[in-house]
Amino acid sequence: MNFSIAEENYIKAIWRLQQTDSNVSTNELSAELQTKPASVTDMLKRLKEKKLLHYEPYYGVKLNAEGKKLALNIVRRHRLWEYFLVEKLKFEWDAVHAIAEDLEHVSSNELIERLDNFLGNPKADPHGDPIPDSSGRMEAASHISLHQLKEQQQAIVTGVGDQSSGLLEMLRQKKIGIGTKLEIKQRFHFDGSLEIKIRNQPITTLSEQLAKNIFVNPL
Amino acid sequence: MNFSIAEENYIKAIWRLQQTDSNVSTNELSAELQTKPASVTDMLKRLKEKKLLHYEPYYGVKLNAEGKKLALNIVRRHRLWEYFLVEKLKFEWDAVHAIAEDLEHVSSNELIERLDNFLGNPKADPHGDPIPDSSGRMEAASHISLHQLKEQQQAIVTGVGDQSSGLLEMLRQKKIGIGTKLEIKQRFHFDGSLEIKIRNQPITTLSEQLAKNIFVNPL
DNA sequence: AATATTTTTTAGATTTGTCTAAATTTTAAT
DNA sequence: ATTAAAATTTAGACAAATCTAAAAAATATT
Repeated sequence: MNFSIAEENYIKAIWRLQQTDSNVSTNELSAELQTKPASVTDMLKRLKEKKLLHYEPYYGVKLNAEGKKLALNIVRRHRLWEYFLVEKLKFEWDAVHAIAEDLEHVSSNELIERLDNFLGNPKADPHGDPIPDSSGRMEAASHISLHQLKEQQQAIVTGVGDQSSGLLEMLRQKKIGIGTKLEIKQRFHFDGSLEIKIRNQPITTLSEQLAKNIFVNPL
Repeated sequence: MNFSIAEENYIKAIWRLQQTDSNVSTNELSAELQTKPASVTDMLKRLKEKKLLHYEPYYGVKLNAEGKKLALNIVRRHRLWEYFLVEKLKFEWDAVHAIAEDLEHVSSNELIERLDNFLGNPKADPHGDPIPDSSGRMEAASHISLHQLKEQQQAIVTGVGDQSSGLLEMLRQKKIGIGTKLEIKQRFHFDGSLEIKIRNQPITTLSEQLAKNIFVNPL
């Protein structure tokens, strides 16, 4: 089966929202997709027709097995292209999301398998998000945030909360990227901020909000 | 300005047909694009509105400077992606056209400039068709076909007549590709066929039709 | 030059994906 | 348990890109 760009974007958005909330509402979706609730209702009816999801009027939506498979395929395409853009074309990691949004809809399976091999079968994209394999399996991403660590604890950055250019720009300025090793020096309980040390860098302070958007593997 | 996929496909088709026939008719276009003449008329009106071409009802169509610029940009994107698919992803040259038809519509300029650099600024795609630079300039393709050469003459293959899988499959089987050096051994005037020799290959016979679709630089 | 044929355009319909405004249903508040 | 508020759906409209059938214009034929 072949799906339109609009349909793929809905499936991807539902999948993303399902991660935190297994049942997705019309309003959440319309906010995520920058469209009106009425348009969402229309599309959900079409996607139900195409047997990609469970949808009961007024009671939200949930992908079925077929829908999840498609979603993971789109996510796979998106993340492989992001990896390509950063590793091969030398884009900054905060510049690739929009371009990958377009490339992900080129849906030749052979293209994606060859791209995957060309890139050396990467396990995660430049933001640390895991890349599903061709059958939809992927490693679980770390959900431990910097904010949860204790003083003196060391960790390696494995992911970020989202792809907003605001967050990524800030991380670049603070010299924090995927794979960066750091240590918590001090916690301030007043505002939840942290002082951290990265080798060869001066100690720097991170706000609570920022620390919550940096995911790590503790050492 | 940003254009839809359908609009880009019309502009590209008009550009292609203009190469042999400076004024393009509605019927030619509908055949090229596999659509009905009535649909072509509708789209030509829209593209005229957008100031990409000259169009007079009943008298055909012609790209203006703006339209040509866009066409060359699309052709550039298409040919760079074809080069990428063959050189980096190791596709066969007869398999890349359809995928490049999709990729060419991802229209980030920065993406294309970086792709061009990553590929080493190639001058021609895998079929020997020249790749326009970012301002639309490109080398003229050779229009001398094998069929025009005399006996004993040597030449290097620089291009092929089209991207049909039939032609490309045949060339692969005969071990003829871009850059192949060959020599005309004998011409048969009865049916226009040629016998040619490629180093390390047995002598082989090419039909007139095939020979006319192989472009060369004589040595 | 008149007629037949081909090409092209117009008119009106269809599909996809969107919108606004109004109606309906669910949820929250009194 | 009513009523008020919020969320969701329905109804009807619109733009893009296509189609079919009919009308109009250009070209070819006798």
